[in-house]
Amino acid sequence: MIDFNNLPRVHDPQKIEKGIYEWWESQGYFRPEKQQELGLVEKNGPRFCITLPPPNVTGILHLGQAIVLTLEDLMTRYERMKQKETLFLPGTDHAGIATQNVVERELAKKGVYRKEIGRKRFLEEVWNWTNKNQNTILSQSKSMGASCDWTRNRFTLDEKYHKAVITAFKLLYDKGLIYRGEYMVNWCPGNCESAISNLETEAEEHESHLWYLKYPIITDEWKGPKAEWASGKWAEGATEFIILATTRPETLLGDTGVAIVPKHPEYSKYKGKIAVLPVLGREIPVFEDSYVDPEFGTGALKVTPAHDPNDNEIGFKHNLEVITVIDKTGRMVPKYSGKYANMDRFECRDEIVKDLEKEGLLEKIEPYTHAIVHCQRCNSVIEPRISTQWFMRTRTLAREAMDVVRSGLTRMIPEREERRFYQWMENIQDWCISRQLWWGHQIPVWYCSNGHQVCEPEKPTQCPTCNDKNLKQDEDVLDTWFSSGLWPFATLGWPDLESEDFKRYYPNDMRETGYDILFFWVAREMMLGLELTKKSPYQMVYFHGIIRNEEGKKISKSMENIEQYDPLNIIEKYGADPLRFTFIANTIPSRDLNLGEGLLKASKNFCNKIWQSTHYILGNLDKADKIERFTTSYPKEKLKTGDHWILSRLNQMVKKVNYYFEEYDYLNASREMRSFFWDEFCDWYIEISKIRIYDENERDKNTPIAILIHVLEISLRLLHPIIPFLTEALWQTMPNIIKDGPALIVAKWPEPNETLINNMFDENFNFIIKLIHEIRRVRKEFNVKPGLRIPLIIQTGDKRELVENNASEIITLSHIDKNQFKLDEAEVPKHSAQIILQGIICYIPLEEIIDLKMETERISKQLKLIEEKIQKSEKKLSGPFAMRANSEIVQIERENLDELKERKKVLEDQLDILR
RNA sequence: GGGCCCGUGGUCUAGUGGUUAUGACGUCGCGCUUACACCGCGAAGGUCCGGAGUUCAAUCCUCCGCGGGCCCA
Repeated sequence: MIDFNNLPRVHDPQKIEKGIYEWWESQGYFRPEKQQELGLVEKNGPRFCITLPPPNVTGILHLGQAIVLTLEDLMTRYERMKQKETLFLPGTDHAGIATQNVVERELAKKGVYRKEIGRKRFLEEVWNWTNKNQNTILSQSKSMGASCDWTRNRFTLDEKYHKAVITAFKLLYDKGLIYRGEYMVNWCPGNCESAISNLETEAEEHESHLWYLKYPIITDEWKGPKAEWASGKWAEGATEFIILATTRPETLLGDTGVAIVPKHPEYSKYKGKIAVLPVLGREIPVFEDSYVDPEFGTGALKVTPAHDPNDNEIGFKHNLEVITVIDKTGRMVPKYSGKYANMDRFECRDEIVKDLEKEGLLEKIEPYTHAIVHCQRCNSVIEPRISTQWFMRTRTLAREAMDVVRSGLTRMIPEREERRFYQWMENIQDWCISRQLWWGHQIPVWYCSNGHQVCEPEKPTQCPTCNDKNLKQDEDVLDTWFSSGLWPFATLGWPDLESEDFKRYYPNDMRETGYDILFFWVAREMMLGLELTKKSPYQMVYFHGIIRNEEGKKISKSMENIEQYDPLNIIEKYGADPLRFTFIANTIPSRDLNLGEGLLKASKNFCNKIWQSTHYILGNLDKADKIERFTTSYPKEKLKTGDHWILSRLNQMVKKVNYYFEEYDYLNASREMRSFFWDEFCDWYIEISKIRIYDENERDKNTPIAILIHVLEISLRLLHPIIPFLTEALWQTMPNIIKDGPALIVAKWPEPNETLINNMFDENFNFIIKLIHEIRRVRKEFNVKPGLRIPLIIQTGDKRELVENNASEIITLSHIDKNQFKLDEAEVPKHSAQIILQGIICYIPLEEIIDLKMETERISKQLKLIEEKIQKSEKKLSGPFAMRANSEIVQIERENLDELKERKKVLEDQLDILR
């Protein structure tokens, strides 16, 4: 457990993060029940629920999950601090194909093969493997700081979840939304040997060939082949041919027709004739169909209804026979393939081409590049195949899902994802939900010996139709996305509608995930959620982008230096807080992030800046008589210009951050906090606070210390959702008087105090800042030694009081000799560098250093710039702009011009003095 | 083939129909000033991809083109 009284001197994530996480967890802060217990939330008051997209049990934590955890934990912590009863529910996914593949590969290393050991033993192996690995990723998730309620952790294959899955199946089955049938699906004949969704395939461009084949036509002279195939005489005597181009010659074995373009100049005469298919000599019809592209090949098309989706449609239209010639492992079916029986489809291709050539039936071969569809999992070439599968009717479900988005019941961020969603939903096809795998939810359908089927959650004792007692369960399992599609409610106790969690936390408030799984998951969750619970599963969907490497390349396992992108390694090197800050400060929804070391370093530096500044503040608490808590009733007369300024700026920042959080604009929220904290609080307020704190004659040290600690405490609260570890660590070390509650994680989210926001305060101190800045610049331009205290004379105009009140700030921060700091002198030294700022003029008399010529040049340069601007502005005002533009904008432009002219005059006067 | 996104200092990046275009990293000076060299102070650096149009006004809107990426067929 962490010792908050002995924190390291510099920000050292390794030393604090783990301990703090364990402390939070042991205190129960991640549980909504704890919020009730601490009296932080009302019973049945507002709540916030987000369910973590369950990572696969196969993997280890990767950057994709790291950003998920960061964003969702940020949302959770924010809502928790907003005093909503908050549940961030974690879990893991069994990931059917992926896990089965991984385990198969592992077993193969030991010489053990799935098919040899059988389903039962194989599943035991997968369970062992899963149990061993399941908690790894969850414990890794903890290192990101995710404040999930681990007591509600779920797995998509655990008993309760399984009940939800089969109940969902039965409800949809009974309603007729699920059906079984023989259709063409994407089939992976490789390792998977299963149907897969088209979303699980990838099209890749490949250089291949276009083979031009000649199919002989039966004529009066030629009634068909008389010789054996591959004898060289098969087509002897044939006189008429149709030439057609194909990318897959081996599929000709399954051809059952030849389609030609309507009104084909050469081939229409064959319309209605019979072509003879090479190899087995099957007779197939020639017909016209407008589907045939006249631009492609010869305008004739071989039709293979069993192995091509388009051919399948044409075949259906023309009532063609459907002949499957490639089996589930990608080999040629003996019955239809003659001498090529049992050959692999690609081997068959080579052989068949050779033989076609031998028979004179190969017209030509052209090089051709086209897209070939591969299996995402095992990279095998997908074989479209007809098989018996389970499908879900999606048309009406999709319409309902679109309706809730259209009506705004569920909103997507960024909005453009809604368009992508509609586009996909409008063209949705029935979803093939069965997989020929062993790892997953086995379909709850039983078949009797007489072929009747019955869907029941538990195995029925007999067939309800024929009372047959010999029932066998369907061997297939459900697509993983079918079960994860139930995630927002199955995790909360559904189908038990009376379950406390379901009643309390459904619908969820947020689905946060990568834009790349909009179709895979979000679309399905919405369809299933609406159908099964009659409610959209969440009201908001936030999409993040993909994390890429610094060159913008997608990070993949096969990459070199992959360990560089392992979140655990990044956490070890930089810390979880800096990694989280990097994500938040550099990503906007649905835009990819190129993650480089530079961004991580910058975040780490910011974290250390917070650490160091806190160290300064807490290290000086003993200078105060007593630690006071700053409130609006703090005596105003004790506040100096800078105090007013930082309080005003703080509250403006709080206001903006609140706005950005409500808008889910975390990038701007984090940048706002960073620039306030570093550029205003550290660079200016802390610096001026030192004047009072280190001055032995200063009587009121309590005020600057009260303000320092107030600004720090509010900043830590605001930063907590982004960088939870170090903010909690530092907050714990702050004096109790300024804290409410036992921990930052359950502290109240800051709201802006409007009464402290004041433009005049901003302008006043901004003037001082600008003045100091100008003096520093002049010093640099004239190469004044950094340590040298220099004289300064100010003609204060209407700002005498302001300058007087901030004399020590000006003197200290711009290294002025306080004995030579003079206001409103009648006579000004001629050999001076000059600063003109908002009606005041500063003279820096530096006899030895100031070069008259140099200073003249410097002012002339400024003058020239001003003159250019005046010209531009005058031109603008004399043109149509003045007539047509909005009067307010014209007015601003006029004022701008007046100011420029005034400045010009002052500069000219200065030049006169120098001459 | 259809659709979507992107092109902004050297690099990455925010953003907007109207003052001087955001920030980070990097670069160049100077500096160990009692929180911090994981720092401070100062500076340089941009044809907002090209072209045409709309407009009083375009980096922003429209169209065309070029380049990069993604999705769907």
